[in-house]
Amino acid sequence: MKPGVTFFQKLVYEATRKIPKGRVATYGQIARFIDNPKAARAVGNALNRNPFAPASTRNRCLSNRGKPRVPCHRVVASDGSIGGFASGPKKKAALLKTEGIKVRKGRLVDFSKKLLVKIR
DNA sequence: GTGTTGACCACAG
DNA sequence: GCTGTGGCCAACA
Repeated sequence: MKPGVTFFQKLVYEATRKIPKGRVATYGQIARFIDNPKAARAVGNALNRNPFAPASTRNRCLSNRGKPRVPCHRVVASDGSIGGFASGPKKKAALLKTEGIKVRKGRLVDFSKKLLVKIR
Protein backbone atom coordinates (compact mmCIF):
# COMPACT_ATOMS: atom_id res chain seq x y z
CA MET A 1 0.00 0.00 0.00
CA LYS A 2 1.05 3.53 -0.53
CA PRO A 3 3.11 5.33 2.00
CA GLY A 4 1.07 7.70 4.06
CA VAL A 5 -2.04 5.66 3.45
CA THR A 6 -3.01 3.26 6.17
CA PHE A 7 -4.61 -0.08 5.65
CA PHE A 8 -7.80 1.11 7.18
CA GLN A 9 -7.97 4.04 4.80
CA LYS A 10 -7.45 1.76 1.88
CA LEU A 11 -10.39 -0.33 2.94
CA VAL A 12 -12.50 2.78 3.15
CA TYR A 13 -11.55 3.91 -0.33
CA GLU A 14 -12.13 0.50 -1.82
CA ALA A 15 -15.58 0.33 -0.32
CA THR A 16 -16.42 3.86 -1.38
CA ARG A 17 -15.37 3.20 -4.94
CA LYS A 18 -17.94 0.43 -5.16
CA ILE A 19 -20.82 2.81 -4.74
CA PRO A 20 -22.63 2.93 -8.09
CA LYS A 21 -23.54 6.20 -9.70
CA GLY A 22 -26.80 7.69 -8.60
CA ARG A 23 -26.64 5.86 -5.31
CA VAL A 24 -25.35 6.82 -1.91
CA ALA A 25 -24.14 5.09 1.20
CA THR A 26 -23.69 6.20 4.76
CA TYR A 27 -20.47 6.29 6.70
CA GLY A 28 -21.91 3.62 8.90
CA GLN A 29 -22.58 1.36 5.96
CA ILE A 30 -19.04 1.78 4.76
CA ALA A 31 -17.91 0.89 8.22
CA ARG A 32 -20.02 -2.23 8.15
CA PHE A 33 -18.71 -3.18 4.76
CA ILE A 34 -15.16 -3.17 5.99
CA ASP A 35 -16.19 -5.20 9.00
CA ASN A 36 -15.89 -2.40 11.52
CA PRO A 37 -19.51 -1.51 12.26
CA LYS A 38 -18.55 0.88 15.00
CA ALA A 39 -15.91 2.72 13.04
CA ALA A 40 -18.22 5.08 11.18
CA ARG A 41 -16.42 8.00 12.66
CA ALA A 42 -13.06 6.65 11.71
CA VAL A 43 -14.35 6.23 8.16
CA GLY A 44 -15.14 9.90 7.90
CA ASN A 45 -11.85 10.69 9.51
CA ALA A 46 -10.00 8.63 6.94
CA LEU A 47 -11.76 10.31 4.05
CA ASN A 48 -11.10 13.75 5.42
CA ARG A 49 -7.43 13.25 6.04
CA ASN A 50 -6.51 11.62 2.80
CA PRO A 51 -9.18 11.16 0.14
CA PHE A 52 -6.83 9.17 -1.98
CA ALA A 53 -4.46 11.88 -3.03
CA PRO A 54 -1.59 10.90 -5.30
CA ALA A 55 1.72 11.38 -3.57
CA SER A 56 2.70 14.33 -5.73
CA THR A 57 -0.48 16.30 -5.36
CA ARG A 58 -2.81 17.43 -2.67
CA ASN A 59 -5.94 16.53 -4.52
CA ARG A 60 -9.00 15.98 -2.50
CA CYS A 61 -11.84 13.85 -3.71
CA LEU A 62 -11.52 15.08 -7.25
CA SER A 63 -8.48 14.52 -9.36
CA ASN A 64 -6.78 17.32 -11.24
CA ARG A 65 -8.57 16.18 -14.36
CA GLY A 66 -11.98 16.44 -12.80
CA LYS A 67 -12.45 12.69 -12.62
CA PRO A 68 -13.58 11.52 -9.25
CA ARG A 69 -11.36 8.82 -7.84
CA VAL A 70 -13.11 8.11 -4.63
CA PRO A 71 -16.71 9.30 -4.89
CA CYS A 72 -16.73 10.92 -1.49
CA HIS A 73 -19.83 12.84 -2.42
CA ARG A 74 -21.78 9.59 -2.48
CA VAL A 75 -21.02 9.04 1.16
CA VAL A 76 -23.39 10.83 3.49
CA ALA A 77 -24.53 10.75 7.08
CA SER A 78 -27.02 8.14 8.29
CA ASP A 79 -29.87 10.64 8.48
CA GLY A 80 -29.39 11.80 4.90
CA SER A 81 -27.57 14.97 5.75
CA ILE A 82 -24.57 15.95 3.68
CA GLY A 83 -22.26 15.45 6.57
CA GLY A 84 -18.96 16.99 5.65
CA PHE A 85 -16.84 17.52 2.64
CA ALA A 86 -13.22 18.58 2.28
CA SER A 87 -14.08 21.05 -0.49
CA GLY A 88 -17.21 22.27 1.21
CA PRO A 89 -20.70 20.85 1.58
CA LYS A 90 -21.87 23.13 -1.18
CA LYS A 91 -19.59 21.40 -3.64
CA LYS A 92 -20.77 18.07 -2.44
CA ALA A 93 -24.39 19.00 -3.02
CA ALA A 94 -23.55 20.11 -6.54
CA LEU A 95 -21.83 16.82 -7.30
CA LEU A 96 -24.78 14.86 -5.98
CA LYS A 97 -27.09 16.87 -8.14
CA THR A 98 -24.97 15.91 -11.10
CA GLU A 99 -25.61 12.27 -10.27
CA GLY A 100 -29.33 12.85 -10.18
CA ILE A 101 -29.65 13.24 -6.46
CA LYS A 102 -31.32 16.37 -5.24
CA VAL A 103 -30.34 18.07 -2.06
CA ARG A 104 -32.87 19.95 -0.02
CA LYS A 105 -32.04 21.91 3.09
CA GLY A 106 -28.75 20.12 3.42
CA ARG A 107 -30.38 16.72 3.21
CA LEU A 108 -30.88 14.30 0.35
CA VAL A 109 -34.26 14.03 -1.29
CA ASP A 110 -35.57 10.46 -1.30
CA PHE A 111 -32.61 9.53 0.76
CA SER A 112 -33.89 6.08 1.67
CA LYS A 113 -34.52 5.32 -1.99
CA LYS A 114 -31.12 6.41 -3.20
CA LEU A 115 -29.49 4.53 -0.43
CA LEU A 116 -27.36 1.65 -1.60
CA VAL A 117 -28.27 -0.53 1.34
CA LYS A 118 -31.33 0.01 3.38
CA ILE A 119 -30.79 0.93 6.98
CA ARG A 120 -32.56 -0.60 9.89
C1' DG B 1 2.15 5.90 25.69
C1' DT B 2 -1.50 9.31 26.48
C1' DG B 3 -4.82 12.65 25.23
C1' DT B 4 -7.28 15.28 21.66
C1' DT B 5 -9.85 15.57 17.47
C1' DG B 6 -13.32 14.53 13.95
C1' DA B 7 -16.63 14.34 6.87
C1' DC B 8 -20.35 9.60 12.73
C1' DC B 9 -24.25 6.85 14.92
C1' DA B 10 -27.98 5.73 18.03
C1' DC B 11 -31.02 6.97 21.52
C1' DA B 12 -33.69 9.98 24.65
C1' DG B 13 -36.46 14.14 25.49
C1' DG C 1 -38.67 18.07 13.26
C1' DC C 2 -34.27 19.60 16.55
C1' DT C 3 -31.01 19.28 20.57
C1' DG C 4 -28.24 17.01 23.83
C1' DT C 5 -25.67 12.92 25.45
C1' DG C 6 -22.82 8.85 25.32
C1' DG C 7 -20.10 5.83 22.77
C1' DC C 8 -17.45 3.77 18.99
C1' DC C 9 -12.80 4.00 16.13
C1' DA C 10 -8.47 5.43 13.93
C1' DA C 11 -5.17 9.21 13.03
C1' DC C 12 -2.24 12.58 14.92
C1' DA C 13 0.48 15.76 18.16
